[in-house]
Amino acid sequence: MTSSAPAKKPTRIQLRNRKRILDAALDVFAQHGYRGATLDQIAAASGLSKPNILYYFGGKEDIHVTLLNQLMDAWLAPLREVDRDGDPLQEILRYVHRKLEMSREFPRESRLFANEILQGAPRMAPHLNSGLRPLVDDTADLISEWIAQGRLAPVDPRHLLFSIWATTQHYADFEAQVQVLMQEPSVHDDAWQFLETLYRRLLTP
Amino acid sequence: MTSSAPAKKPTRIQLRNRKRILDAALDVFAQHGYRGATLDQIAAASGLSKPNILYYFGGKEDIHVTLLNQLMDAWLAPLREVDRDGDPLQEILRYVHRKLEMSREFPRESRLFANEILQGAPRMAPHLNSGLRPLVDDTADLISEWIAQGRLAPVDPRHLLFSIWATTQHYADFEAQVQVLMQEPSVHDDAWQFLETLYRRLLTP
DNA sequence: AAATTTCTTGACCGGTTGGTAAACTTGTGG
DNA sequence: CCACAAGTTTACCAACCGGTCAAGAAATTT
Repeated sequence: MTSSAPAKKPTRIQLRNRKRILDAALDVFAQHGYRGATLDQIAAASGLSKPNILYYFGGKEDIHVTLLNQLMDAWLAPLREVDRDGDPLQEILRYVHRKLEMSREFPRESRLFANEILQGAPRMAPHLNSGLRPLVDDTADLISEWIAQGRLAPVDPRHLLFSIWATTQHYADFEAQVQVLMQEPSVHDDAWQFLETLYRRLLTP
Repeated sequence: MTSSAPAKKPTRIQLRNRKRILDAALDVFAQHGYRGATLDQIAAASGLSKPNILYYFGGKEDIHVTLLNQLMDAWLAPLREVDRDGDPLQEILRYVHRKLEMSREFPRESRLFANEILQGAPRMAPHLNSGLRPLVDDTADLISEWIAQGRLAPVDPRHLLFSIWATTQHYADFEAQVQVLMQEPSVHDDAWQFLETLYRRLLTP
């Protein structure tokens, strides 16, 4: 029983404070990584005292894995929504677009994920195996079918997915670098235009 | 005078030990990030005692910035070698290839860099501004010229560079994820084939 | 309003971390 | 071989960190 909830029925205060803590922790973990984050920072950011945080969560790691669990669902959702019966090129472009939008709307989540993977996914390996892998396998099969049907240009499906993740998440994970090199406020719009061209040219049969 | 060298002439022992320390620190920083790394870990990995490490470096941060400085040069070298007088498409494909090879040969450096940028480049912002930015500006101009001459398909030069960095470094930075999804040992070969197709299709006028 | 559960906090603890002081050992030049 | 510098180590410290505890403040129930 490592998980988070006091099992019974969460009161309004519990709901509010747990949400506060997770939001503050997302800030801190995304910015400093797991080891770089401290409970004091999370306490300060959430406006609660440190012992009070430990009243709602079993410990630092418990907060972290709770965030990671929540993240995994949201992260995989766009991939689940790829429609087998839709137009292949449109479906993939839509997936790219959604991933890019998530990179803009949820940069903290993207960086939390990047931090975890960078350090070898020590607290996420099971999730990757049980959640991500089968979904990627299915999607790769689907893309292979589309290619076999001549509806997409032949490319390695897995490397295609890697490139989509890399190019879209880059704008969140490497934001510090992007901002040094691009002062324009239209970064994401330009990025979408670029990525649409990129994948349209790659995948048009 | 924050830097690293005892100014005069480094003895053989100094050279050897400083190299040992930096190599061990690269391991540790790349794996755990700046705050996650400890001097004791670096000491153990380098075979030296902790005070002895502090005899050669001013402190943890000094080791880190020394690594970052060394890294910046090596990291920018492939971009400097893009030849204005070469064939545009070949030059860019060669750049992609070199970056991908660096991702395979120097994954620690890639992850060290990724960690630093992820956390907002707190110890590297000056380097990005003074080293990276002018080089990227020049390269973006060059690519724009090539496009204006009709020798490359029209794309945003900066987003092109972002995508190259993202897709190539992804194989080092997200290796833990890649390995979950690809068991084949030919990951990098397949990646090169994919990326060559990707950028050839994108950039062929 | 009394009783009971839920929530919050200040004080504290053991372990870790970056860094220091000083003594000791090793290398080196005359 | 001696003197002096260069290199190394043992012991230590103050600050920090994750986490505990017991007691008090708020809600909630009866």
